[in-house]
Amino acid sequence: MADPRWLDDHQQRAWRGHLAMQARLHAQLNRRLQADSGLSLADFDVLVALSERDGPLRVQELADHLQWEKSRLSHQLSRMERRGLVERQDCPDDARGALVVLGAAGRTAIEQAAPAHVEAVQSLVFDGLDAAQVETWAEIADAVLARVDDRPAG
Amino acid sequence: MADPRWLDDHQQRAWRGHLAMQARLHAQLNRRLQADSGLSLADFDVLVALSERDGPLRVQELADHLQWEKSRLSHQLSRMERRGLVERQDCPDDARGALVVLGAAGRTAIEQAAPAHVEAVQSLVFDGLDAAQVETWAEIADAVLARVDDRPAG
DNA sequence: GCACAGTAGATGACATGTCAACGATCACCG
DNA sequence: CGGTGATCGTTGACATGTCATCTACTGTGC
Repeated sequence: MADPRWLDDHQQRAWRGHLAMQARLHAQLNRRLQADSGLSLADFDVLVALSERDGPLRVQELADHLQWEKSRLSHQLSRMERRGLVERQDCPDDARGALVVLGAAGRTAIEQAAPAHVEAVQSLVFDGLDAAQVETWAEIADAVLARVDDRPAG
Repeated sequence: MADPRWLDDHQQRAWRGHLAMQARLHAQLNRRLQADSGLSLADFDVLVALSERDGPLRVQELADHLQWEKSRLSHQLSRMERRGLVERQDCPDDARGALVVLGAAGRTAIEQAAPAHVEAVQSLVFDGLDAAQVETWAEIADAVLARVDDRPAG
């Protein structure tokens, strides 16, 4: 790396802004969700995915949908299973596999937690943005994602 | 929360995009940095802050600058001290306090790691964006940060 | 049937982040 | 001085995330 292309002022401002925003927003949303419903954002994401399907889901499918590594998901499911949020079942088609379903506590928790979480996202994020900014934001995310996904290993 | 304001399609696209982008970008940058130089992004942030000051820094000042909780920073410094990246010193002005300085290994590591990291940010992020998008991105970050900082507790 | 490479998921070790609580010190005020 | 509350930083317990590794099973080719 002889002569790296340093960030110019505009890029610097956007990048630092992004880093600060994402850190503080994530912390804030996580704290609110935790206080409201005892769920973490990770719990929430898993429960939303299971709610959308509303039925048994292969662990691998869930991992693909969430874009999580399988080991991360396995640990998360173990913690959530301990709390009754999800249940694991044997997979009839493939004895190696496992199915995950929403537990009773999980269904209750997600239904109770979702409205306040969405409201928090609205008030912290979108109430401060106009339509054009929202559109550009989506474009930015797509553009960066295309580049990141383009080189999975580096 | 009787009638939450759900996200419309545009907001949904921007929000999911942001979440996916940030997760994958962070993972990718962290992996590269780790592979290149054995540093994590957290290590990197601390070392950058110490480099900019280039001298002893109070723990509290460092925490303020990074916007980290003091306990997080304390743990991080302990791990980094173990590896020789930073050193802790007693604070002459305030016997409660502590000073942190760049260790020899830390200075070497940051100087070696920074160029490749900046290049990675350029190629993964900014090479895919035009000037207007960068400008809007910075506006978005500022707008959201203003709202998040406005309600520290929720 | 059997060997064997590949896949599904779990696990252990470890790095990271959060929260609550602590000991030490400081600043202020009587 | 001496008490009292605030501040500084650390610590321990625990949740989370990553990596490498493991076991059990699959599917294929022979």
